[in-house]
Amino acid sequence: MTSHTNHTVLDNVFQRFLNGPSVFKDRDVLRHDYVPEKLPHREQQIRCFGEIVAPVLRGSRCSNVFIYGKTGTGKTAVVKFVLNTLVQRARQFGAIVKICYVNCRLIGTEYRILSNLCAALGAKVPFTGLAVGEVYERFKKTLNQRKILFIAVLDEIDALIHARGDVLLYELTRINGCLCSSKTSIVGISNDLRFKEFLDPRVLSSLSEEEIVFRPYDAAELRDILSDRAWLAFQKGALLEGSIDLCAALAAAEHGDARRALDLLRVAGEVAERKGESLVTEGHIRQAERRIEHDQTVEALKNLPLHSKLVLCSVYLLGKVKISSAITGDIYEIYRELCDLSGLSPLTQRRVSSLVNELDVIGLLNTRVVSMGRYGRTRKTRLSVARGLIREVFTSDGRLRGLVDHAPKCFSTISSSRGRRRLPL
DNA sequence: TGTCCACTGGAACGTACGGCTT
DNA sequence: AAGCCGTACGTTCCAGTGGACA
Repeated sequence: MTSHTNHTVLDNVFQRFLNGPSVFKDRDVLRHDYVPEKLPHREQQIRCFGEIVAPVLRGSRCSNVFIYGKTGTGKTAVVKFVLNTLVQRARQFGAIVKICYVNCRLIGTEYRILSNLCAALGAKVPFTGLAVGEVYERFKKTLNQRKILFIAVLDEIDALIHARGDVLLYELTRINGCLCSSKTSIVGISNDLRFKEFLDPRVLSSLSEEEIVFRPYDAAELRDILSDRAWLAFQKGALLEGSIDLCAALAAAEHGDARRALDLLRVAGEVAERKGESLVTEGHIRQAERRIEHDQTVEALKNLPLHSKLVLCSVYLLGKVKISSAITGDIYEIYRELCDLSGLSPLTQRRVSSLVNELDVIGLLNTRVVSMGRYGRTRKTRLSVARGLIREVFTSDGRLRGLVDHAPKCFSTISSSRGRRRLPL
């Protein structure tokens, strides 16, 4: 296709978009980062969190708070809403309040979290190169040079434990002892209820001076949330009666996740818009549900590191010969063959075993450790995603295109060995 | 009841890399 | 430029495991 026709196609798309009916008034209202003016069914949590942070207005340090609740239960929205208001009010009272919001899962490491905290105070810290202790010292020094009330919001704080960040938490909960003019408080947010079990008891006691629990929304509550947002997001009459109910019901079935509900509504609107329709129906919601699922999986597959893709491809190939749940040894044999074909040096079996585990965690594989008696202990692995989807994504990847149709030589060994040294799968 | 298999999974360590401090 | 640091990704080693089997 020439560049001229490419432009024509694109111009047609843009023209259709601009001329066609728009179901949206403001689609950004349905995005995750939007903090609404009104948070239905969270009045109690807002009041509770507000009471905890209120001492800041009088220049005192507020208690550390620990907030639990599953994904999409409004934790982050409530925290941002309350703290934004607090900063505004504090200004009127002459108190200097600084807030630093950090998502520990996205930021990832102790070092980067500290450098983010420093950045919030205006202290420059290099992207890498310093010892964590040094960054911590700079953070303390900057706080000591000023007289401010600092609130560090550590969202998805459970990720910090897995990244050995409990040392950082310990330091942060003790920092006020080393400060003379400024004061800090910590707001920890977690959607892992078992998080406390892994925490150092000293950290736990000071981190959870106060606790707030966010229970999941039920379908009726989700309906209210969606109605409010839909009113802002959609044109009048663009949403068929019943669409909101369906979104709410679908999201309520998935542990009352409001984010999921908002996603469904937004994508359904987009589906309708692309079809040039001016009414969002239940059919669009169903399509949105399928599309979200499809897109998430495709995205996950595309972004895998090369060796994880090869491991996944090996499980896919084993499925071809009706071996629905493969054992690690077989996966490794095929994986080695694929490496050979691709001109790569294979990783060790230990490493491949970890990759299989990682693929299980992100939901692309389904594994189960089983003991086959005197035939050893291993892990049975099967695909968690549609084979067609794997094929679709891998054939569009230059390095894997030839591999999805490969017929591994070791299939014969695997099937013959099954009777000899391994139990039937 | 002890043996043995085919691993699992923890821990320690190695290597490469980017980037800061001295 | 050398030395140091954190991070990412990997290897090596090895104790532990659960249940079939002799």
